[in-house]
Amino acid sequence: MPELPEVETTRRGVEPHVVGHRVRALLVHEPRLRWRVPASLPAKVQGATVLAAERRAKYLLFRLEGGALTAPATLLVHLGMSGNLRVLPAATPRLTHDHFDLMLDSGETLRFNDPRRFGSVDLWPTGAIADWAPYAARGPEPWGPDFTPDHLARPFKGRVASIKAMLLDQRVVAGLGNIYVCEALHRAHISPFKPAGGIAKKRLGPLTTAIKDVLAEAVEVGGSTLKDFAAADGALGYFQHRFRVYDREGEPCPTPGCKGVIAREVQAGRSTFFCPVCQV
DNA sequence: CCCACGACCTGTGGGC
DNA sequence: TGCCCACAGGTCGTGG
Repeated sequence: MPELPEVETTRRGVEPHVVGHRVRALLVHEPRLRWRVPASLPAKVQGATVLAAERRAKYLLFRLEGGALTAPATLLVHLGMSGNLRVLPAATPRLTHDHFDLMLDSGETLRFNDPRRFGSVDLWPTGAIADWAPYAARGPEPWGPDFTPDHLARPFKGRVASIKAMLLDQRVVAGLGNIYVCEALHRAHISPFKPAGGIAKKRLGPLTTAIKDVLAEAVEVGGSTLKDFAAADGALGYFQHRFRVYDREGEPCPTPGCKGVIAREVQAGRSTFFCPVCQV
């Protein structure tokens, strides 16, 4: 998936096309996703107006009101590992793995495609959104006021799990995935294998800064360089953003003055890229 | 409670 | 050229 920057890029891309528009229909072509698309969904959102397109962690939240809805509701979309959401003319021919179309009164459609089916879509009452379990369990947004060194220190305290595993835990901080954890730890010169509880407190400031910076820079260039990530308007070619360590095994470490070579190791089943010399 | 690991899916790229 | 295996951005449930 798309980690936070890709989700945010998608949000910014679709927002002007959906906000203020009415839902003409929701067409579900292939309901099998991480969780089966509820059969009741199309009838519920019919005729509703999209008030806002927001993001929380790696979820996209479309605020809906009116139409068949008896109370304001939120359409929650997760892109999983391979999902993408694009705005297209309604008549655009469908492709394999197109799961649903949110048809709008503008003549455009918001189309969800997801080959690996790890994505999801669900509807929940806006007023009770805190009760929606996956949403409630998310940690602070990395750019929000709650994301401080102290907020990392609390969950890290006494933990023997690796710093990498802790940062991938969405309850600790929302939005990081495998790529940006590797990038942030390299910037902060912290070994991904270090037990979270053993990291000196004074290093948490630089770590939070590294996390914010890495994500912000990725959003600036439009959501990194994922091979099959396409912007909401279909524009391709996000290759201007170069990762410093991710997928760079064998290359020289980009840290100024460092003579290390980027290594790859499997950690908890996922590839970790790091510099064995300057990350300690 | 904590932690590691397998499961869920399909597509693709590299090695032979 | 073609086949097969390893691996890919994320959760979530389990079993120790």
